[in-house]
Amino acid sequence: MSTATPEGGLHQRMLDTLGESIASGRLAPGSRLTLEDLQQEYGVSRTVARDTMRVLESMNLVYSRRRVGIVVQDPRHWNVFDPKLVHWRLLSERREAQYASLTELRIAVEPIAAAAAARRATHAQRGELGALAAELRRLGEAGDLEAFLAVDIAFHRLLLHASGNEMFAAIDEMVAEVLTSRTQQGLMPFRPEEAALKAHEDVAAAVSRGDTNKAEEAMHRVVVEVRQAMGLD
Amino acid sequence: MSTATPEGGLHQRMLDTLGESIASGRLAPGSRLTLEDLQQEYGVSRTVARDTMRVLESMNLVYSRRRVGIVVQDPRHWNVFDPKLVHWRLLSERREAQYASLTELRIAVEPIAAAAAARRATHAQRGELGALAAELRRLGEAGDLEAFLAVDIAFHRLLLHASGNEMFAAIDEMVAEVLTSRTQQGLMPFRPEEAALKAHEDVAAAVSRGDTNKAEEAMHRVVVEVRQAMGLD
DNA sequence: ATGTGCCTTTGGTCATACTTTTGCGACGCA
DNA sequence: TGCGTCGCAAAAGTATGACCAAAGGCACAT
Repeated sequence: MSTATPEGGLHQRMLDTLGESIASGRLAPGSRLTLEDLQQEYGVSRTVARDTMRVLESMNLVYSRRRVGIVVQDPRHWNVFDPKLVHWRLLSERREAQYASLTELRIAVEPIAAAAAARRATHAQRGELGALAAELRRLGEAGDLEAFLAVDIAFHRLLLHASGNEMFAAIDEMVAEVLTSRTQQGLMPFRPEEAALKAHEDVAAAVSRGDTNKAEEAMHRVVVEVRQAMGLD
Repeated sequence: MSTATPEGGLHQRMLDTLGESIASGRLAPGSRLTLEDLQQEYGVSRTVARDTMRVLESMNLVYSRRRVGIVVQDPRHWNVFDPKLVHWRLLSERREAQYASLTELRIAVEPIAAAAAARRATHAQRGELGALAAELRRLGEAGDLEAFLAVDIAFHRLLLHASGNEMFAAIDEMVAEVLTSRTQQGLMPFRPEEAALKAHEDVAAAVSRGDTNKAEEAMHRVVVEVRQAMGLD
């Protein structure tokens, strides 16, 4: 992804390049940079170099100290929930580790989000969820994987938002990336399994009638299927 | 609060003040600022004002456009997992909403983290977890709430790290803040309940012998107790 | 070997100037 | 009167150069 984003300001380009380098491990923890070096390497002014480092610092990817320079932080300090960092990690060779973490996060969050949605979703959201589940079955049985993916993403995204918990809603982009990658890497069966279609329908039905326990249980069935498909067991 | 952190760089102070204003809603979404205004108001140079805005922009608390200025974003775009934002929200009047979200997140994550720890914790971590559980019982029965809190935090923090999932580990500070506030606001019983002590011990024991199901179930007992104590049911 | 103090490196902050984008109003045309 | 076009000015984006403050490291003295 060397010439990935020719558009965007200088600051944005530099941030993406550097962020990706750090996220991928090409710039190892403990590596030291100086503003001077960065100005030269990226051909930008001190202003832009500083802005970039400030953002990276706020994500805890680096810290800066006088007389030392800018130092790449140990990964255990990174703000691993920052969508930018998640994106960079998914671009790197360590993609699999990021997928594994995200999948485990989904397994934790989505069932509870389903229960929350059963409690708090609006009338419109409950209806829409049912419609998406029905559409999933139609597309699944037709074997249209691409359209299936789009609706699957819409289903999970809607559920996370309907949970009424803004922290659950905030992981929607990450879930979408996981689902997309699973399809693209051919980890989906040629036709979605009957059990998966049924589970999605059960979630929608349980949310619709406000049955928190059943919603949680059904969503649990959805995500454990994912865990198995990704070989995390 | 207002004069909370006299130390720290100019940038840091300005960031905290502004971030708190936005997080609390005192600066409503759609509000427009300019670098010029901010320089004057905080008595800082353009450099510092820009650095601050860049960080707020990277958290999606604001966006900036030429000829318009810096605009406060709608809350639905905020990076609600950024520890800085979580902290600011906990300082605001809307504290309760943040606690509710965090508690629900704990309910989702901690049982799965316990199961993961049962699979992946090191020998040392398993031992330490058991020691902390025993210490919890001792302090709980002695009624020393303050020491109990410290060990409780250590217990949950260790478990999240032992899960081997860096995203789970990353919420440790937030969990610590929730636990602390619960004690400070007198939401803890004078003496921790027997069931809670037992549940912690069961978690440690299950993790120790690698029993993922039992670890998950026991941690579930721990967190539903929390949900009830915070009146979320 | 140890402590102590200067010296130089490097980020932190400030001031200023120029560039680029763009909202909006003024003006003209139909 | 309504609509489109052009241009101005406001505000962020970028660049430059200067000075301040901290702090690592070395030399020197003890």
